[in-house]
Amino acid sequence: MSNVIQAIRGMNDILPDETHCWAFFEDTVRSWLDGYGYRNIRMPIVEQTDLFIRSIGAITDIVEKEMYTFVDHLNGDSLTLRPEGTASCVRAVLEHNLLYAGPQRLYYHGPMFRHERPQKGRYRQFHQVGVEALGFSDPDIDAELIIMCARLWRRLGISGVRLEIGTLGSPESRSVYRARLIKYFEQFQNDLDEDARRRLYSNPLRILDSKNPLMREILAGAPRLLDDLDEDSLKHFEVLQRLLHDQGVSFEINSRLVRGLDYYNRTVFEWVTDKLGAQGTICAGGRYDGLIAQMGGKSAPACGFAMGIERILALMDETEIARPVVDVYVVHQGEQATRFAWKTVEHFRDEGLNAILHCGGGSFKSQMKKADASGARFAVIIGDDEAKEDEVSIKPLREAAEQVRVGLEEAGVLLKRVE
RNA sequence: GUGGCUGUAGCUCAGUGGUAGAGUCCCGGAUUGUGAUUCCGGUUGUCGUGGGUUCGACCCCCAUCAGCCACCCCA
Repeated sequence: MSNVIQAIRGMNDILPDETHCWAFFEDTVRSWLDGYGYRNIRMPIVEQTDLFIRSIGAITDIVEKEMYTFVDHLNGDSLTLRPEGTASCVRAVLEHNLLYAGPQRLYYHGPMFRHERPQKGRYRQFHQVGVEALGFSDPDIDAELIIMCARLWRRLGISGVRLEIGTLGSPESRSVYRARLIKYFEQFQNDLDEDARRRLYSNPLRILDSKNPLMREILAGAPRLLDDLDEDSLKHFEVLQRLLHDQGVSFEINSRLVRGLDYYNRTVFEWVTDKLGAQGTICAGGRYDGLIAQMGGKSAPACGFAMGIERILALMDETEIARPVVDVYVVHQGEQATRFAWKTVEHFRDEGLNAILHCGGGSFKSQMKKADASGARFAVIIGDDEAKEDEVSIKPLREAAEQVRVGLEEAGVLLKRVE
């Protein structure tokens, strides 16, 4: 083993025994998004580093210490493996003037990269499905995005996730609030813990998220953004709540919900579970009305979210997901038999059956073991006896039934799945 | 990035300062054309990697890599 090269830390192989779960998830997600009229967009995995600095924010953890940034030595450009998808998506939309045709409902999926210390549910290469609605200003689209998630959880068979929503207000009310918050915390300079002091002027809203029990009293008395929201943001938030309520989607208001990326305003939300330890957020997003203009486009509102595929699959661990069916495993022995076996197995595939031809020789006994291990419904046995008569023997492997010997055409019919 | 726990056959795990086991899996056999059960036999390994202490270490010490947990942060 010492000589074997290992995968990069925090970057995982997804092995054949688990890929069927990914395929089920991807198929389910695609049809779910089709059902809401969202269209797929695919962006490169690498972008100019500035794209992320400008969109996510220079003082965020992601930009400060988690990006895979490197110099393209062929031309000196600073490039970065994308740590999230929204920035790339907005870039693509602006670059190709997609909003010229009106608002866009878009989605993408694929790997994202963040240089964090790996843990279960948190990897350096992880996968997200991102959904973005660009050009929509009203809370109805916020509600649509949230409500559609609830449907996805049902389709995936996930239970025990709860919804938290909050609002950050407008950039103006947020900065007023920010100032108020700093002023409040400044009174307790000496009681603040190290983290809080560090964040007091850089990101005071984050202090509200502190899990330090010693801070609890100070936090309890802190001013709430909800209390001095601007009127439009308040109304936006109220309409969202009414729409969620109308559709029977229950939620909790979390006034301390703070997203880690700078571009959010107004609505923010998280779907969380307590089954995954510290990595409890499976899906999160919000509104980012200022980002498009900030990226150099004509000002347009937008709202979106991303879900972490690894975390969602971890939640589905107990769910039985069907593996691809192998209908037939063809065993054969003898020169004539082998030639007939090739003809047989290709015929089965013409008939739409999934068929494995035994390769590598060996006794019938060992071939039958492989047939069983393959999970095939039937073994088709071909010896020179059968080949001489253009016939095959069919042995059911998953139920107690007699082995039968029939002609090739009839075999194709017998082996068809009844679904 | 900080702190803690862990690292022995493909997998799940025992083990002792004197150069390693079990179950499972895999391979072969039990009237040489038939799986999954049963029985018999067989291979499993630089005991994560690199140093050090020791007459000698898988077991002690250090470093390093990887995984897990918490923090930080986030999907």
